[in-house]
Amino acid sequence: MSWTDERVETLKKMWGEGQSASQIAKELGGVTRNAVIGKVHRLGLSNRAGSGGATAKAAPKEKPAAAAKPAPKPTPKAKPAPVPAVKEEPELDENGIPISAARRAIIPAGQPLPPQPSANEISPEALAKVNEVEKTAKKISLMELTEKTCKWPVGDPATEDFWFCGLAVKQGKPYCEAHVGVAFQPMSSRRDRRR
DNA sequence: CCCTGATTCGC
DNA sequence: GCGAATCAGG
Repeated sequence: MSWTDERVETLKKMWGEGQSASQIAKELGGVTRNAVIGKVHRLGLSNRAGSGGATAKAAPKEKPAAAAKPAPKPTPKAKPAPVPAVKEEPELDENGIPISAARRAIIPAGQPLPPQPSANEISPEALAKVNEVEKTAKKISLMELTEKTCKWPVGDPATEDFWFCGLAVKQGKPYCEAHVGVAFQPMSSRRDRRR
């Protein structure tokens, strides 16, 4: 399979939508996630939303002792201020493609908020886990929610004693592992390996 | 162990 | 340019 115009287009679209490389690869077919990532890099669209602190860390390790590479590792860090102010950069693509970096507004202001586990019939095990998690939760605010933070609300939104879990989400889920467990019970354990 | 993206390097 | 292998992190 080669990177036809169409396939590249799909790649760009999905990547822009925040789809994972593996998902894109699966969609396109005939390529692996590595191929997708490689292409993404070659296209020059590495980072998605320039929000501070996604998964964009690189630690160049010199494993092969072939040639010495004086390649400097500029680690761009723009966070000297203790004030966690979110910067909104327009950020246009050099190719003229306006990156609609408004992916961060994932909060579907509506209903998708999960019900609080009150006296439901959830695995006592899962409940215990959630209880545990809520003690170690990051307790982030609404504005701090990202695609990668658990969006499980805790407490009463009408009071100050309200926050979101904020831990790292499981996979494509909106919640962390623990909360995923209590969020949706009924789910045929999908087991599909595609590789 | 599952996943994610990042980088390297032979092709 | 391509992507498997590898690496690094959650």
